This record gives sequence, structure tokens and C-alpha cells, in this order.
Amino acid sequence: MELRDLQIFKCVAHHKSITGAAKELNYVQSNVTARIKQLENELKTPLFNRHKKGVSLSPEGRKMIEYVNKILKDVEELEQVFLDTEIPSGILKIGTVETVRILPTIIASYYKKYPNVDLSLQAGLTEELIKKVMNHELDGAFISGPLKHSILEQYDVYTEKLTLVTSNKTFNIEDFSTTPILVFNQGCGYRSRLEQWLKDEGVLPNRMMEFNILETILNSVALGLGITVVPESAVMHLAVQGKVYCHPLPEKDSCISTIFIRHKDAYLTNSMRSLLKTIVEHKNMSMA
DNA sequence: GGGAGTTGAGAGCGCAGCTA
DNA sequence: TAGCTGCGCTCTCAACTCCC
Repeated sequence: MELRDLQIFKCVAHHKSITGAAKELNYVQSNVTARIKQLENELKTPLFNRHKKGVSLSPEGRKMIEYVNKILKDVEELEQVFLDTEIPSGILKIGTVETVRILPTIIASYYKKYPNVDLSLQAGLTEELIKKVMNHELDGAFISGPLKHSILEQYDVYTEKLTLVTSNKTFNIEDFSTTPILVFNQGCGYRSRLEQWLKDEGVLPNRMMEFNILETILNSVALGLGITVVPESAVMHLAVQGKVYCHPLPEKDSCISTIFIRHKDAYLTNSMRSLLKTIVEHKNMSMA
């Protein structure tokens, strides 16, 4: 078993297609087939389920991919240790939830100082971003906090107020029982906060409608489709135009913090160190 | 027919072992 | 030490099956 085999395995798993992986790796498809077969023979277990329209990881393959991600990440870090120069450079894979309002400021400031670093940004929900950081698929992520996790390091980015958004000027707690609630998919920090509030109030929601785009949720609320909970800053532009109305949440549920997480075991490259420095600088500026 | 994966044959390359 | 040879591995090409 060679490193190249693991890279091929990871690529096939990612593309869910041997042909797709072959294209990306600049191999012919039959070679990828052969390498995967060889890997399966070596491990004496099928790593993929073959379908008419491609392949998918078998239960053993899913087990394997966790190790492969870790091994390839370790190798990448090993190379980084020797390649790491004084000037931050290379690729930083960063995840973020959609509503980090100061992210553009942080990124702009970082790019200005360290133009040799390529930042690859990936949007997602808090829970899925945590998983990707834990699996070393991302170097770090901006998520809704707080978080208690022994293998993740966290850095405070900022705290802001959550607000309940409706299309009506007035709001009563009973409205939850009659109006649909528009939320992100499971794994969103705002959704968890809202669900906790409803649980505390003993309210059974009328209907939860799931979306995965913030703008869609806010525009739907403006059209009277339902109500939602989002950070105040994310909805202020619509509130100013009178398209939606904001209502305060109970004090204990009203604040949500955004944190930056990274894997504790991951090698701290100059690029990452500089990003953490930029985050801390912005936090200090916002508190000043 | 086209897109998916599989299989077999053969070329190219690197390495180890042998010999002069 | 240099050159030759054989072996094993990787890769490509071509032909194949399967299915929509």
C-alpha cells in the first residue's frame, strides 16, 4: 500500500466515480480501477459498492476514509514543516457559517497582509464544519459557539444579538403555534438556540421549514411565509427598509458567539498562525 | 449510442543480482 | 565499477459488458 494508492482512494471516494477521479488525477480510468482493486485485494475487503452510475463507499470504505484523511493530512503537515517559510504561503482551507458578518473584513485584511496565501472558503452548517475540522478536511472554521471539545482549539471571534424576525409589527409567543418557522437544516447554531427557547416555553411549533440559504429565509419572511431567528446584523438592512420587523429574544437566549476552531493536533503553519493573529486583532478592534 | 466499470496484453521503467 | 539481464510494478490501450 502506497501513499499514491491512498490519494487515488480518496479521490474516487470524493468523486463517487472512478472515471471522475481518473480525470482529476490525469490517469486513465482502467489504471484507477486496477489500483483500487489492488488496494481491496491487499486489505481483503471491498472498499466501494459498484453501481450503474458510479461507486460509493462500502462500510469498510467509510472506515478506511477516516484513516486515509488523517494519514494524508499528516503527510501534508510533514511537508509543511520543511516547506514552511517565514512568509505565510500555501493553501488554507477554511469553513464558515453563512452569517459571519465580519468575515469579509477579516479576509480582506488577511489578504492585504499575506497575499501569498490562497484562502479556500467553504460555507456550511456548524455541525458539518466541526466534523470536517475533526477529519482534517478543513484547516479551521468559523462556527456558532460556544463549543466543548477536547480535540478542538477555539478562539472567540465576536458575540452578537439574535433577533426574532417577522413580517408583522407585533409578535406573540402563540404565533409559533400558528405560523411556520423558517430554519436552517439540522446542525445550525441559531436553530438550536430557537429550539431551546421553544422547549423552555413549552411551545409546540406549527411547522418547521428547512432552508440552506440565509437570503432565501429572510426574503420568505418578508413575503409573510413564516418567522425566523437570525443574528441582528444579518437582517438589519431589511428591517431598515421596513420589509421585516425584529423582536427581542429572552435575555438568556439572545446572544450568540462566533468562534474560530482548529484541530489541536494539526501543525500550526505560519499561514494559520497569521490568520489567528488577524482574528485576535479584529476582536480587539471591535471591543475597543 | 453513450457513459459507467472491468479485463487482458504489452510497453516502459526501476531495481536487484550476476558477471566480466 | 560498469554493463547486462530478468523480474516486478505501473501505466496505457483496446476490447469488453452492462445499463439507461
